[in-house]
Amino acid sequence: MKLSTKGRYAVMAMVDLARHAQAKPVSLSDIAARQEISLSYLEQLFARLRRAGLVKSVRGPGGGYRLARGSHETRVSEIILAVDEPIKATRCTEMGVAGCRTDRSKCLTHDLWEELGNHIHAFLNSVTLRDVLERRLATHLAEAAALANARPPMVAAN
Amino acid sequence: MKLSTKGRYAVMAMVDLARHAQAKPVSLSDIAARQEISLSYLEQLFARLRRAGLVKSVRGPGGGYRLARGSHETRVSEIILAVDEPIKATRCTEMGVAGCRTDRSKCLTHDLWEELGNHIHAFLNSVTLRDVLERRLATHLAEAAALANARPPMVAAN
DNA sequence: GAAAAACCGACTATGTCGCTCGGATTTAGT
DNA sequence: ACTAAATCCGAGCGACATAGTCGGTTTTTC
Repeated sequence: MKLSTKGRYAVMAMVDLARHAQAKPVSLSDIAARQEISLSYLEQLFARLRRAGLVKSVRGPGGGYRLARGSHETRVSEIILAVDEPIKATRCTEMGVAGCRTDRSKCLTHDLWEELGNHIHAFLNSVTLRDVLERRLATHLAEAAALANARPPMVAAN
Repeated sequence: MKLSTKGRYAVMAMVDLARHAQAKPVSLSDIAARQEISLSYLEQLFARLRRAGLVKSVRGPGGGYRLARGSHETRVSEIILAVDEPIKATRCTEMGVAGCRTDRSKCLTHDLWEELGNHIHAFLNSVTLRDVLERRLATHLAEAAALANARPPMVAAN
């Protein structure tokens, strides 16, 4: 799961789209103006979102985009996976699982990254567009706080 | 909290260092050979780790690096924060907190990213080098699984 | 004095990001 | 039928981070 501003822009745009969903589709120029993102860049992002089946387009004047599913059925993880390049191959995946398993001393951190990836994906998969719109993040906040306190000394984390 | 291969390399090297800690310090050429990372690149990473106070150096032949603290007192989050550039400024931080707070429609996703950042940091801060060495990630695994199942339909996540 | 190591700084190749530009296609309104 | 609004599409570009390389210097042990 890659995390870049690209994914962030896509989520911002999708939240905007969900927020302004009416009978008429929402045009990218409206989103561009509201979110201060370049129109051409948005076009590129929405091309990917459309190919991923997250939005549907309506061409011609008065056209624009609509969510393919309801805002409570569209998960943030899907948006990010749709726009970001597939995750840069780690040394592990280059060597294949076999290479990682056979020589464990070279890849002691494998489990750690896998765990972190699962963690991030689980978090983003648990949040829908509707959650973001309605700011329903309290439960996640509580969970994160609990985790942070699991081991005491929160050493100088800058 | 930025996540790149740079941080991964640093953690790999630090785990290797912790694993091979003896009376004598560990030389970077040994780590470079074992982990298949370029020596010069390792030097750059360890310069930062030293400045961050995570390792101590011994110069001259037979020299090398030692952990500044014990492996159970060195957290993965510290390593990553030491080597990665400060996180790329988001639009939010550019505008300052005020800009984000005053016009909320532009920044509906602010809480989401903040939450995610907390989440990642909390996870990496809960793991020490010793945990990685001894593969003590079971508890984290359980937590991640619980989160993933919090909301039912794990939609096509590629 | 030789050699092993940490230190240091400059340079480079590659790739991604965020974006621009110039179009083409489709379609609603007149 | 014409115009304009919108999606679609591909090429290219400047800036930046990554993952190095290279060539040295300093320190210290033998």
